[in-house]
Amino acid sequence: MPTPTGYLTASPYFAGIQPDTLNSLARQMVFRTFPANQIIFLEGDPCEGLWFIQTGRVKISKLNSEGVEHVMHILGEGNSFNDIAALDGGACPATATALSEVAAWLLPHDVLAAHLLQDSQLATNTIRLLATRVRGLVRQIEDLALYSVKVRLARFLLQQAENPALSGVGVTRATIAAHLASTPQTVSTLLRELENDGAIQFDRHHIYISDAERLRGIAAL
Amino acid sequence: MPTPTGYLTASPYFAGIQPDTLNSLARQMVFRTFPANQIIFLEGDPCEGLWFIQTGRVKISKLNSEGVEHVMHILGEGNSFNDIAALDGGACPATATALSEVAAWLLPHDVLAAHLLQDSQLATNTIRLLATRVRGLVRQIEDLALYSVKVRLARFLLQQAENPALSGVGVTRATIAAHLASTPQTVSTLLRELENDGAIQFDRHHIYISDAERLRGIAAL
DNA sequence: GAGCCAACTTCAGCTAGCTGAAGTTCAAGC
DNA sequence: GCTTGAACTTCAGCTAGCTGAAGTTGGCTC
Repeated sequence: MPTPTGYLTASPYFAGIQPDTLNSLARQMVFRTFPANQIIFLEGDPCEGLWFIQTGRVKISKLNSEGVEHVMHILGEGNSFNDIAALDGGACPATATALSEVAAWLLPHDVLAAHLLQDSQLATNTIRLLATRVRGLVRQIEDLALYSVKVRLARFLLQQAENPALSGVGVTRATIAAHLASTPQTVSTLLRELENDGAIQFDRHHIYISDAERLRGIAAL
Repeated sequence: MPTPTGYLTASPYFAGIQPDTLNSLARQMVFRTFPANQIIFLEGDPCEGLWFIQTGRVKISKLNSEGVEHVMHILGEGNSFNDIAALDGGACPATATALSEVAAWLLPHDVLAAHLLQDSQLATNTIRLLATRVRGLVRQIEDLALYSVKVRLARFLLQQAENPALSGVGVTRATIAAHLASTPQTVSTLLRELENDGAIQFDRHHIYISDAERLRGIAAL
């Protein structure tokens, strides 16, 4: 059985943490795997703890009362999720689904809570990470409230170029659409437009940014 | 010159904090007033610190590249703002504007940072508050991505009933519209619709919820 | 109490983007 | 190499909600 120590040291949550604290955390973590398309937890479920992805891709999403889905985050190797519920002990704020086969480590809520009280470095890291999370969410709200689907798509493609988790297995047009609060048809049409604008080239499997500067212009960045 | 100690003890940031810590913080805070419509800080400004509202109403908003505004929060007496910049020391993530005459206390960033390292109770409070903030932002994203303007308006009215800061001076149709990512005209039309639905009654100055259950039904809650 | 102005309301016309349908492509299994 | 099905593309038609314009209201100032 592997230990998660390596993955922990790589996570910003545990930067600068004492090795013995890290070992104590690692010993109490639980390893789990999920097949593609399996739900890891549902919105409203009681919180198990903080998850760290070892391999695979996970989407965090919400459904409205009619079953329409909005994808809040697409995560990959090394990312963590469910931090909010893990930190406040409340219900999971969204649903997590495996987009591909997933291997992940769970840090149970009570273990995290106990260490947070004792380790001021861990608390500081957590505050810094939450601040980053808030900035990211504010950016998402800004996008939804103030920019068209075309601009949001351009911004997504620019993010994709920097974050490999945002493309690959399971990230279909439908997933992108659900992330942009749009539809697969509209994403298809707008990709064609961006191609005609000379910003990108694409086929069924890959999207290449052919003119990043132009794409950034369209993205209003 | 008044001291802010009373306002501090009332803020969830400082629940359970030792009185001498509180006094040390209070002594280093700065009192300022702003006339109605004055900008307190702009998005991108370097961070001064954490603000606590003593009296008055403040809006936190973002502008897109064409000058269209989205109101992220409307805050009143006892609320704090600019926590993210105050905690990570980065630039202000949004613009703060006084909607009415405002009296507020500023806790400078470096003072907060120093106390955070020393006081684990303060760090714990901060983490809990940030978790609440994240839940609120996730809810806003859900609203924007998954529900119509009418549903968002109904939800806003239900929040307004519980939070006095969301109504009163400076909270015009235009402000509500900018909070819902819509327009004053549409808000006007939809208020009329909600009235015809029998959920509310309104005039130029007040909105009364006449059937909360029905309004909750429309709000999909 | 007259006049002004910002906020509000209503309406006609327009458009971004959704819906549903039909056709295409391609990877995987047999 | 044939079949199947999921993902993708394209298009015609529709609608929620925006835009601009015109008219109303009511609190302030003098």
